[in-house]
Amino acid sequence: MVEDLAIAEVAEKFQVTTRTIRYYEEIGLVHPHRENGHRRFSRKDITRLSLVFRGKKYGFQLEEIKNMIQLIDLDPSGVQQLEKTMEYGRRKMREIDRRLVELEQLKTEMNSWLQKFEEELVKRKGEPL
Amino acid sequence: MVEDLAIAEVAEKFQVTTRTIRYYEEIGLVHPHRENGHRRFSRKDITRLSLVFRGKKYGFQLEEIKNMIQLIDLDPSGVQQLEKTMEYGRRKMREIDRRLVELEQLKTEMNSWLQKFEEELVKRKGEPL
DNA sequence: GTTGAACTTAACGTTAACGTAAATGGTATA
DNA sequence: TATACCATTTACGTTAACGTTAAGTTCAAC
Repeated sequence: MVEDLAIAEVAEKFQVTTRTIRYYEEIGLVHPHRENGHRRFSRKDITRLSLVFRGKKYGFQLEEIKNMIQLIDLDPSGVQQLEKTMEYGRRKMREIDRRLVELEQLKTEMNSWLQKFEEELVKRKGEPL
Repeated sequence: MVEDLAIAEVAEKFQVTTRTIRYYEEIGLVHPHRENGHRRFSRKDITRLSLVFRGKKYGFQLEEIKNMIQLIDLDPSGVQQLEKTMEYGRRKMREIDRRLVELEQLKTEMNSWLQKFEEELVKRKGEPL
């Protein structure tokens, strides 16, 4: 396909090096096909990579991301499989919730530091040398 | 001081190995004093370590944490120093805000996946084999 | 058809944050 | 004081996620 992308274009698109993309293939995150030995990335491949990079941004490890992606790939043929899939999803959700709470705590804490510093600053500016 | 803690106690307290604590001293995150060559951790040391572990929980790197801790240590003697300190603090805050936004996006996204799966599940359960 | 950029695989190097092992010394208790 | 346990430093090992050659192949342009 002429609309498929070469590795350099993919790297450019996601603002990473080609090495990163090759590595992602190495560990099975994408499976671009070859044309005369050169990798070509279809629209589907690009979508997968988007998911990978989004996952990374959220601080998940590649191995985790691999699992999550497989969930999406899965056309879960049975109800049982589907329920396992959902259970995993729910666990992830809880994890995200925990992270959110912790980050909010950190924010509060840093805010109070900043305020203390601010007060210090005002005090000192008011004082003569 | 008799109320100071030995390394094993500190490790126990924070649920890590003694190696971790020694490492943190190695890279300058704490400076316990010695008694007959053995490390002893004062209350201040413990407080510092608390900050370190909290930082870790929030996903910061030790090097970052080192910087942040130094901000707290600093009794910023001049207004200039104080302003630099605050500027750093504000940058950190913005970073945290960004992380919060991203995490919330992820949450939304995962929620919609989960819902899709849920619908699938209901549909299949309604159908006969 | 030759050059030069972009591609390939293979393999070794790097950083963070510890794990683990060896050799040695201090401490508590019977 | 002998035993057992805890501590010390030194130093090499480990994992993740790439970086960095090296040596060769293919494409695009002239």
